[in-house]
Amino acid sequence: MTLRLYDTRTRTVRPLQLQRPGHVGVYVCGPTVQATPHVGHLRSAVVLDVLHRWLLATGHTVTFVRNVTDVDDKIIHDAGHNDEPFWALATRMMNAFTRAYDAVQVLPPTVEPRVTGHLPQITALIALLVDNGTAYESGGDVYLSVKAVPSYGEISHQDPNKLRQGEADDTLKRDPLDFALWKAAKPGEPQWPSPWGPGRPGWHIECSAMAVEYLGTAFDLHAGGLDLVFPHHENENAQSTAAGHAFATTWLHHGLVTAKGGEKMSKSLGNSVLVSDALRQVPAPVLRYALGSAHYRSTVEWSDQVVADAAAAYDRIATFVRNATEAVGETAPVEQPGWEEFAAALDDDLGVPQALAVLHGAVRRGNTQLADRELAGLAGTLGLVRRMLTVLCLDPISDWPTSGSSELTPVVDRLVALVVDARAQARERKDWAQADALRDRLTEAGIVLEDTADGVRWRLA
RNA sequence: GGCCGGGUGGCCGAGUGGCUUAGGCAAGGGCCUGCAAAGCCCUGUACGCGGGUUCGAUUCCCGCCCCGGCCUCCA
Repeated sequence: MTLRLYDTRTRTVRPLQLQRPGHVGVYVCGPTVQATPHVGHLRSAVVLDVLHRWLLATGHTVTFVRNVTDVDDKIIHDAGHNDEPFWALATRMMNAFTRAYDAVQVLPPTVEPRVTGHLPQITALIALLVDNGTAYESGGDVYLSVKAVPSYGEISHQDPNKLRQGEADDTLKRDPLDFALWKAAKPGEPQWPSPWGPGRPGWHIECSAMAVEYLGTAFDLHAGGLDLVFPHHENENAQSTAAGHAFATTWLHHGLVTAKGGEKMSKSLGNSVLVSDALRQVPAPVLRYALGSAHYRSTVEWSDQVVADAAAAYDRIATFVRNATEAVGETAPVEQPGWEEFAAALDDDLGVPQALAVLHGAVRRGNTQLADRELAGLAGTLGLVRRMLTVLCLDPISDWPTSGSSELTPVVDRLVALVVDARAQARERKDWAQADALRDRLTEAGIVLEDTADGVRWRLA
């Protein structure tokens, strides 16, 4: 069984085709580092992280490229507003994105190229397009001639002639469809030298140049949000095609996050929930579960209900892992019967929801084994569950070890034991009022007691 | 206006031409428990509306309604 993915260009789910067997080259359109990340950005990262981890889990080596757009109109504008250099703002925001990714354990990309570090590659690509006649210089700008690319529209399935034209304020274009590869410098703006005079790259050309720099002219997978299909990916493809590059074999797009009104979450709509705020509301693994548990192509609505459901589901899983580990000791993740079903779900266009159904089935089985004291079977189930959780980066033990204060654990353990002993004495003389009062005091302190066949277990609420 | 996606039980969310019709949450019942907690079992019988194709459609086709995305920056 090999991984099959939905390809936007052909609109089909088909086996992932690779340039080199065993190796996957992935290019992801990362953020424009203009503002702090919201949960929509994080959904993108989480969804593609599951893809990344699944490719690794199935034995591939992966070159995972996620670019950073660190110069563009908005960054320049906002920086000017703050009276700071554009690169200071860009760096600050890039760091905020990195912190957000780290918070939910997104694997770092193999390389994280920035536009400002690739001007030579970008200008070289533009020069190639000018030389072969598909692009033209006009007043210090350079534009791609869309009509020179017959395949234009093949990614987004748009008919160029039916596109609603925006404000035709740019008289430098030969055709309204043409788009800028290079923008002549305006006074006071960041600029780099080029054969067409000082300026800076257009938005789309950077990705074409950086993808080729790190993955070659033909590579396996190009991914990004659904909102990038047009014009960004269409234009990227057009430029690269015009340059004679095969470019990406498969184009993958994930769904967006909506805010309360059902509208797409975005900074410009003013309905963003910042990652930093979300993390104050929910634990990081729950945030990861909430953003990653729906199918990657579906829309996720960000609501209290969704968050609460994610918390309940994750807690159920985490509780099982914790209880089972207490019963049979720490068990290494291992693939065993049940794994195939999980793998088949992920191979089918990253069917995370079905995979989670398999996972929950295993958890239920494990809980039964735990109750029946079938410890040998339980150990196996625990290993399987943890193996599945590892792919999703949701394993409470290896991915989300209880944070900090480990040196306090033995101390708390003894203090709790003190109360548990007192409660046990109360229970022995059937003084339920006293027993419950002691338990209530612990509950107030955030400690939950559970009476089991093996004695009393405690945990933090 | 053009292109695209979606409307599934109380909620979220998969999926399928008919079969024991995912999974989670919530609800009700039961088991376990002194009571809880955790867990297990059972129950709920859903597919926007109207046509059509079919022995049979939630699943295919057509029309309609509604929601959302893109056509401007956007994960």
